[in-house]
Amino acid sequence: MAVTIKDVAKLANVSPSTVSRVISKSPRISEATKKIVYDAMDELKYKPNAIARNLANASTKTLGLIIPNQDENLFKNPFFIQAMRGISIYAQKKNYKIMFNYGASPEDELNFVHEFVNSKWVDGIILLTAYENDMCIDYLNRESFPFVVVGRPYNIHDIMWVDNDNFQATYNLVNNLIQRGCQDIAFIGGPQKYIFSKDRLEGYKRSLELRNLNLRDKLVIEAKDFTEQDGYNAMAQICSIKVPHAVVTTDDLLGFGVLNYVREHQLNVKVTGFNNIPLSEYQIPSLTSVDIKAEDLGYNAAKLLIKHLEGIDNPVNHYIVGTELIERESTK
Amino acid sequence: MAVTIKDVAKLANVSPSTVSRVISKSPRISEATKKIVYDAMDELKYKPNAIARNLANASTKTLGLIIPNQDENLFKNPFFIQAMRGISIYAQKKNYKIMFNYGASPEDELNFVHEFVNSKWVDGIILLTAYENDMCIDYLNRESFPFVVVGRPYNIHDIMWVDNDNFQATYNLVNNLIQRGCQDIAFIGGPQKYIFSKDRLEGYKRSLELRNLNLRDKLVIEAKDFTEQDGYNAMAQICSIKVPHAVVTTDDLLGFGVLNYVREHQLNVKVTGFNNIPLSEYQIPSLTSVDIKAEDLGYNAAKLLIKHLEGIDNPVNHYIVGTELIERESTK
DNA sequence: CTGAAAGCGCTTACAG
DNA sequence: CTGAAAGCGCTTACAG
Repeated sequence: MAVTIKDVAKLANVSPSTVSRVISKSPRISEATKKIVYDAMDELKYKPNAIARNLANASTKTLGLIIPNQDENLFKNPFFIQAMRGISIYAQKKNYKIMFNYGASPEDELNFVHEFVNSKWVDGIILLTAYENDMCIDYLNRESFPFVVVGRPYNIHDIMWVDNDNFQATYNLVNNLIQRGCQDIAFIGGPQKYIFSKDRLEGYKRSLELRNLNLRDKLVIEAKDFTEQDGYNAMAQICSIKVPHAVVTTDDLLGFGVLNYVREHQLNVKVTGFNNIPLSEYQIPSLTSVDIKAEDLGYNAAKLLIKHLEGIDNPVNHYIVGTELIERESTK
Repeated sequence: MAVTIKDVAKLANVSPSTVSRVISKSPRISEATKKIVYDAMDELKYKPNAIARNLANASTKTLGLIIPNQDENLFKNPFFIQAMRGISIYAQKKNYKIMFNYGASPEDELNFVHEFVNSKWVDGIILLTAYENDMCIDYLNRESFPFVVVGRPYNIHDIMWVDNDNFQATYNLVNNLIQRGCQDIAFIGGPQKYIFSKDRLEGYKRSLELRNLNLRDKLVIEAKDFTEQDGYNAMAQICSIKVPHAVVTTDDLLGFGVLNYVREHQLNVKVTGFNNIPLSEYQIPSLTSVDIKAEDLGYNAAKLLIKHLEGIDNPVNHYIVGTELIERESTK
């Protein structure tokens, strides 16, 4: 049988209450008893039972993590594991634990959220994606259960979130290309149901507008999916109208497809990706990309949530993580 | 205040004991009361408090996962996230939860194991690597705490583990190369402190021996690290003695280095990697590699451990996951 | 500064 | 088949 607070109390000749107070570092305990209790704990190799504490405290010091299951992309794009590491690092600092679940579908994800909340397993939840009309967000809001979203959600009222400034990222990127002499700059974005798709497109548009460059709708394409094939097809479509000086994509896989097209047709076009996945470095030519600092996103998501749980509420309920442009051969 | 078992009991006009028995599907409960209780639960939207159950049951139905923190490799090699997914899938089936922690160092990992065990947070632990003289394994063994290791540990006595058959993987691979006419086959392995390094080397040697092909020690190199640079250097060293027909490496990154050398020097050499990371497909030429089925490894690790926890002990305490040779251009 | 007692929300051996 | 009671290992308001 494991040693409990009672055993320690007996050995130290104090009450269990006192032992408990020593453990939780209650201030009003004399140094003398403190020492006696610590000695007894050492002697018995006493370790508090976390589960019992949880029950008495109505808190688990545990965060729940929902990982959307996106098949292949999950493996090629280290976003999730990087974010998890960031989350883990901050959580460890604050002595929080992390539980996770893969959701095979949005319905699945909702189920896990329900379970986390209902069973009282976790004190707060981290969502690693935000959908349009996100059921998890709706539910958590209704229950007033603490949570944070990685990726700016649609309705940000009273929701904690962390994200990059996607608008600024493409805005700066396009400015950069213009300064290097590009005039016709095409754009291959992702589905507009993702808010980051919209933001990235806006950044692109704004940069062109401010510089009085023509925005040609024909050179702006919304890919159905973030795949090489879609990137390739989009580039073919663009080139059928006009071969641009540069093409900005909002995902590395799209960028890979564009590179394939460029290589096959021996074109001279600058290409950029987004996310800076490890594969980018290995393309021929290596692909210039925007690093979104996934680990920082995770770290700050955990920070925002834990501070909230500890009652230290930030003046702002979100955090913006800067991106970094990684320039490689594809924009040389 | 959340609704508890008492509220349900009151509404259903039974005792809390009865409600509890309904929840845990105790067999000796009449259908009639069962229905009344279920109705009451529905009406009150009652959800069992997992923490209270844990305490009363002295079990959490939770698995602890230790993820070694291997920096860059963690992102380029999706092994861990794939294994985690496999673990998660099986665990979900059996209604187990998963907690994880990154360890920044072996010491760190040991601390997390201590914490998992002492605090009674988890019922069992999954180790995602095995070191020589592994402190975690020693400790868990001493404490007789249930655990499973992904990767065959050194002292397999009474330890549960899952792994590939690394011997067979290289054995078959080398046979394959021989049958395709390769005579001089070089080998670039990893540090011998990893048991899989030894096994892979043995498989290579055995294949050559059985076919009466000379084993030239000069063509066998132990890389210090699994990096491209080490692969490149090893290949340079090999070629200074003799340009082989093929070179077998035990890690894709080593293979990438070899490919770089081969490309630069315009050699005609077949090259193979190991692990089949996504980058392999994108090499020029694409790299033939051994897929180790990381998701299966995770799945079966969870299975072995959970079966053990549920008292269904397997006749064997380990499980071998088959590998798959993914042939690509580099061995054409 | 410290203790006795009640409580957190479940489970289960015992008794009927 | 069901209930009363004790227990899981902590915490904390109350009293001193």
